[in-house]
Amino acid sequence: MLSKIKKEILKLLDLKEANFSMPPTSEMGDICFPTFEEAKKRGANPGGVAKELANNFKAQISNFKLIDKVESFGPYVNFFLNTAELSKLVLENIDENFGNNNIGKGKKVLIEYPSQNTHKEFHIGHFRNVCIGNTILQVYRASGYNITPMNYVNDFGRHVVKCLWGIMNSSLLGIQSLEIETAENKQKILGEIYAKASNYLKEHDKEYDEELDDLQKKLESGEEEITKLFLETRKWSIDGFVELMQEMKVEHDSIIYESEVKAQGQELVDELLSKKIAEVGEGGAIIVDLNKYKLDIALLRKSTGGGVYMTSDLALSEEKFQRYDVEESINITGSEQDFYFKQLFKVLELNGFHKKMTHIGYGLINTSNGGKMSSRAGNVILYEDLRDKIFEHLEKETRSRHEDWSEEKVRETSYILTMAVLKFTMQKHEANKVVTFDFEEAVSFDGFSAPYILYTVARINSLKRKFVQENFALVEKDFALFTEDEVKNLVLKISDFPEVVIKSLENYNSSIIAKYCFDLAKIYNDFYNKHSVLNAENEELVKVRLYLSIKVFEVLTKALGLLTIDVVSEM
RNA sequence: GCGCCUGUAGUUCAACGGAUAGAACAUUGGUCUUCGGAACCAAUGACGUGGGUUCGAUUCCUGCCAGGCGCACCA
Repeated sequence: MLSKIKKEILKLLDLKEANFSMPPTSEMGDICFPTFEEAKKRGANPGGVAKELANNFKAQISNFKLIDKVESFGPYVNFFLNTAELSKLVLENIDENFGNNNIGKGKKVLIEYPSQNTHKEFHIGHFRNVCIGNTILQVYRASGYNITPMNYVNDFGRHVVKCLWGIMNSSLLGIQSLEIETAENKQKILGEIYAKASNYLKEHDKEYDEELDDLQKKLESGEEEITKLFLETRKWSIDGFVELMQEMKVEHDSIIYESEVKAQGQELVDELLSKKIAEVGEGGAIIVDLNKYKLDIALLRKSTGGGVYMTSDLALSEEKFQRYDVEESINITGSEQDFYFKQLFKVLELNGFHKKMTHIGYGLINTSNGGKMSSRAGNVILYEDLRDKIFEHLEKETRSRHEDWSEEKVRETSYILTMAVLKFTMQKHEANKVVTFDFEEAVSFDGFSAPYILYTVARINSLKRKFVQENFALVEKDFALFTEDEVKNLVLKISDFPEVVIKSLENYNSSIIAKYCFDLAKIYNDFYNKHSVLNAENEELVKVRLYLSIKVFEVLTKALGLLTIDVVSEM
């Protein structure tokens, strides 16, 4: 959108390429051109160059309606745009494809997330993973990529053994077996059992190691009784996850279980051994010495012959590209695995596997009171608990504001708001930052929050309802009526959207979108507060302001959609 | 000890190597006989520290200090 303007300006300045930016305040202009580079080329001082360029431009300004005024400010050439012309240019180009681009046209990419473990709890750290993954997925789609979401579920390993042990020894953990059988949410209770068992085993250092080893062997060899328990509980987890994923709007095209790729991984380890890439290390484990690459030692197989995470991940990496025929694989995990993935990618590379693989690590979520979440400290925040708590809070709030609403409507609205609050909270910050989660802040509806943005959308919706007119899209709009600075700010912000999407894509950063939604809503509220839409001086002005409002509505809805956040029509 | 990440306002977070370092919360004071007050406006207040590169550094390099994470049989 603005790139059109920039091109025109460059042409008039007789320059090939340059970076534009925004002046610090709108009194200084709407877009600006810094002359540092141009001055360097010419061997002149930037201030002089700016003056010269500004003067050249002024001479031609009359045949360029978009620009009202040009001024040089020190080393900058600042342009003041014409609000009416700008509005027409920007707003008339907004359709359902606004914000999309073709960067990824014809490219196939796989995105793997959240790759949780069965038999474990689903906490808000996992939820952060889902939110980031969801947004990256949407941003890739908006950029023309053919993107395949995939989930790798780890249903194999020590965590499963610990959980099964916990079920078999539930009395030690203070859990009644009846409690397990009758539990409504079986996926959740499995997580609780795992957490309790894990703690108990940690407290009784090594005391039960043999017992666990034995259990693991039985499980791996397919012993009947334990396998039955395993399959039953695995189903509990998986069914629970399926429900959660639907609720979060994750649409996995496929799920790969670790148990599916385990054997293939063991074969790869053998292959690496025979190629002398891997070797037998201390105690008989199979390792790859990566010290040459400053990546320490990677463990591929336990001395017992059992697989570890990397055993299966080697196979999974190849499987992804074979099964889905993609050219890039993106994987999202906690940043504590950053080092691990560097090792994995290096081992794959040494084995002659040169596909593009990207790992995105996101920071932990700390709690505001006790620091790091840990099941031992008992301060793990489960996704489902938080969701219910926020819902309860919002339901109460919504009901008190709309006494005439039906229970169903209250619940529906509160539910959409709940998901919006959750998703927005998780994406306020850059992914790689460790964030501190604060419940009070999450449910506070002021400022940089989802309700603030959804409220803006609901307000515009209310305007639309009151101004019923058929074929409004076809009504002639008189953009010349747009003169206010607030309108200009709003239109400029709208015009940023395509660039915001690209920036988010390039940086795998969903927080940029969240920030954009807030900024746009804030600027709209400013406009709304100063200039009445429905009570404007004349009907023409009503129409054109309403048109602007609807465009804001459309862009906000689209941007929120990238965060997989739905809007409400009333709240 | 080594590696990666992070140090910005009282707090939580922003800022392609460029102009006066932006928001939100909190605090203080205002707007409005409300097109939906879950709104708007204003004030207060910050670049961990020492060097270096540069016309110019919060941003790049580097020393130190502080915090987080990770360093082979856990995932």
